[in-house]
Amino acid sequence: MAISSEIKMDAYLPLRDVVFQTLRQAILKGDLKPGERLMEIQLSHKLGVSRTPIREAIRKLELEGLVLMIPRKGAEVAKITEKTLRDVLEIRLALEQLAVRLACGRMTQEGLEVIKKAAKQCAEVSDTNDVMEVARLDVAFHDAIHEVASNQRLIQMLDNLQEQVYRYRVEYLKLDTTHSQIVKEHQEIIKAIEKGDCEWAVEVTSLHIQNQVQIVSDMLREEG
Amino acid sequence: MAISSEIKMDAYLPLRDVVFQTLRQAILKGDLKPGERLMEIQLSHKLGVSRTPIREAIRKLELEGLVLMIPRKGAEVAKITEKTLRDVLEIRLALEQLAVRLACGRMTQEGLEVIKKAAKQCAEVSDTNDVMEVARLDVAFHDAIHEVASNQRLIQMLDNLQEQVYRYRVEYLKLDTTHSQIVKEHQEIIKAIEKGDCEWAVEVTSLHIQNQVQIVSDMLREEG
DNA sequence: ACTGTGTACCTTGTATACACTCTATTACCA
DNA sequence: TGGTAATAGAGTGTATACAAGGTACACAGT
Repeated sequence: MAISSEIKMDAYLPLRDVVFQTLRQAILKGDLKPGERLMEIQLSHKLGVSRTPIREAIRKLELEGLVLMIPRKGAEVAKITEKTLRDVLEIRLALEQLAVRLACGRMTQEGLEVIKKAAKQCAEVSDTNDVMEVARLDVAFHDAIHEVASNQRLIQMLDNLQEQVYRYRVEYLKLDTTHSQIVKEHQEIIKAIEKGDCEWAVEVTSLHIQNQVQIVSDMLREEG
Repeated sequence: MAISSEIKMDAYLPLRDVVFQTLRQAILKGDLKPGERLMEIQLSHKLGVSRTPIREAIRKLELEGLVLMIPRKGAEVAKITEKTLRDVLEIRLALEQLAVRLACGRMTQEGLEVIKKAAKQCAEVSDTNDVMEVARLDVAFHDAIHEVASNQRLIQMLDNLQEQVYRYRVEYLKLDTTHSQIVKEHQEIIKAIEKGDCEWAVEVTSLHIQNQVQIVSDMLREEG
């Protein structure tokens, strides 16, 4: 026990990073609503730190596009319109295609094993109603592919784009028709990769993402 | 005159943004060398501001991947390896393809005019030795295409990727063989767009970028 | 009643002070 | 002479103080 706490001591995180992740999650999960103002003093009281880490966290959120800075007024949570979401998904589609294409070309035996294992785990929970877990394991499947693509920058960008649509992704998975669909698509992507048929894998991935675009767009239209 | 200075008063920029852009340019142009430490007090004296704006600028550079944070040690300029540059260019290729494809589908009469004008301006200076100007106008040509693509997020990401390879791009353009090549490629892209031949335009753009990848890679190998 | 102006407060923008960690150098001991 | 410990210095991490601008509300004048 003493050891584990010592290990934890090593895992040092500056307050700004804690604040950054906290605010980020709060925005992506919808706890902080679009248009809501982020006031530094208020946040500093809420999180029990001073303004300095808050401000530094906001600078990062600003660059990430999650908050909008208004000069001498401060930060507010960026509003997500259908247009901005379509923009994000257009980019995500292109980059997921790239990832699959790269992964095909750079596939290894171990990489394939990891991907298969991820698909299997996802399939196992797909018939339960644990939507969050399905979402997590679907992400893990794609992460496994990204890993094989071996492009660190691409991984970072896809992570970012992924989280931008996080809120809607969970809603999307609540439609029970989609679970078996996802499992089927995973299988097909694996088959394509095993055959070394890059373009087929890209094609399946494209359909996978475009389904999401369609459903998320519909949801946004209902909302707004 | 009184009016123009009033207008300038409106263009208010927080010090953190001035510092951010200054440091960014310094890194991209190579004035701050990879591995070099960024010490806050030193920078604050040099730029005549306090540590606060410096720190906030560094937070943004950190998220952009231009500096590497070492806990309790501070920031240092990120090292660019051949691998990281190839990674960036892989992504840039995919996104430029996306931009051209979108632009094709969303082309307007005015958009086409702007693109043609940009190409013409670039062609006019291509036979001079003003490399910086050629670079600037080539960027303007691509920006015009991006604009028609009408994806704000994509524009932001391409800007970012563009600047990551800024240093090498200028070097690349110093090879005099490339100037006429660039002009020819611009013409061909315009022709493809006018015919509405998306895939041709994408193809030409791909070659355009892949040329750069090759040459920049060679340069890096010579360096390292 | 409506509009314009002034004032007070709230919030950001910037500077600085304080605490803590890590490192390097020096001195002392084996 | 080599190694270790202590100390000083430099730099980041965090908090707070101070300055300046913007906004909202109230009051007065038309």
